[in-house]
Amino acid sequence: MRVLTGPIGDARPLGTVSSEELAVAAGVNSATLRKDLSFLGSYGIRGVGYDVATLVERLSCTLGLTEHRAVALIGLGNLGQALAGYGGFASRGFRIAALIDADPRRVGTTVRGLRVRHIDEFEAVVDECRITIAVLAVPAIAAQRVCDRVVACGVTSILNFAPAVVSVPPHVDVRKVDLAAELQILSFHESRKAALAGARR
Amino acid sequence: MRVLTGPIGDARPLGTVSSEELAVAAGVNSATLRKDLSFLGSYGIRGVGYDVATLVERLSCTLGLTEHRAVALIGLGNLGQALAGYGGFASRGFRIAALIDADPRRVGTTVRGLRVRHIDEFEAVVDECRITIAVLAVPAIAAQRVCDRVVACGVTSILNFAPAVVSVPPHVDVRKVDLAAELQILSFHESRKAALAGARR
DNA sequence: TAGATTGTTAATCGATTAACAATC
DNA sequence: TAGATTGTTAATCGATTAACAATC
Repeated sequence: MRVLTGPIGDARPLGTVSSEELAVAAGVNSATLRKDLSFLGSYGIRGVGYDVATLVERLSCTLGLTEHRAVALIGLGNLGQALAGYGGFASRGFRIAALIDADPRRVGTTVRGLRVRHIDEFEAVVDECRITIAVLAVPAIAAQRVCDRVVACGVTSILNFAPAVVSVPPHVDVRKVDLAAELQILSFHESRKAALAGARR
Repeated sequence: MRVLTGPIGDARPLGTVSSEELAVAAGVNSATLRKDLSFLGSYGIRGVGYDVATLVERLSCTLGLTEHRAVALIGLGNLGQALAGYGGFASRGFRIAALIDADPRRVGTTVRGLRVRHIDEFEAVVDECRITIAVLAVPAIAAQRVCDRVVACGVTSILNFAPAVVSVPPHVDVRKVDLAAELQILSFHESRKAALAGARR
């Protein structure tokens, strides 16, 4: 029995691993896991399991982890600074290639080795750095305006951290990250715990 | 026809609204919406729609928005500072009641009107401020250690922003927010766009 | 009343999983 | 070969939605 520590993506090449082992580690059913892996093609070996190296290679490819996408981070307030330093990006194939802000006091400063550039230069930055994804960490009030400029520069994937809903043309993908939503889910469970405790009393 | 702007929760009391209108605004099927609302009980009026004021009241109650939960924010680096200033919390019934850090240089400073207190005081803070939820915005390396202390102080709901998986006893709820996960989903769509463009060429 | 809209049933759809033939 | 494990089928489960009786 091999022991997997940490997320599946971190698994070291230890030979092979069975769907059952992966399923236990991931907390899912082994049939589901096999079905999901079969999406990549038949890379498992019956009676043996999956070759870890092959699996990592195939998964990385399919998930686009081998491409190292260039991301532009727009807005360098506290949230932007936090995202610039967030550990989870590089390991998943994202490279923060450009930092953008509208505040002249921030433009020209250096954050984590990158010079902050003005939003007016964004079109040039997109070309230069081959930006495919923009991350919005701007104030809610500025979100739509900045989003429009981003779309105008041909970027078609946007991750929106601003607490505002933005509208975009149909060919553009926007994902909104709502930092309060998770808290709300927790709170809902907490209410139920309280109700349960009340019922027992 | 009434026009709803922004998320449903922000709807101003304009009299009544139909399930169809709400469904269009929320981008879901009207039958689904009616079924979900019926979970609250029968508060709609046949042939008329839903009274907006009643609906807001019932929803707020059920989602725990009327309770104004006291949240402790632990870790005041960039991410912590960003969360402290995040607009989405208050409107959803969360009050950041305490700020906690381990760095003596941060302890005692004031952030958004709250004095930052040392993690060693956490047990007292929980009692004093009636904390029910802890938000972890600490470095990955410290996450498990801090989490253990939080659990030891009797907090049973934790929102983890640290890029690390923490383990807790079964009676504790942890939700992990992975800021890179959303980016990865976008990236996956982006890969498919590129593949599609390639196929057309 | 006639028109509109809810609340709910029954049908549909998709996702999950147990089971097992294929095969290493 | 015998044991193990995959890949996939068929069954199950749950969620979504169309349809409509109830009723304002």
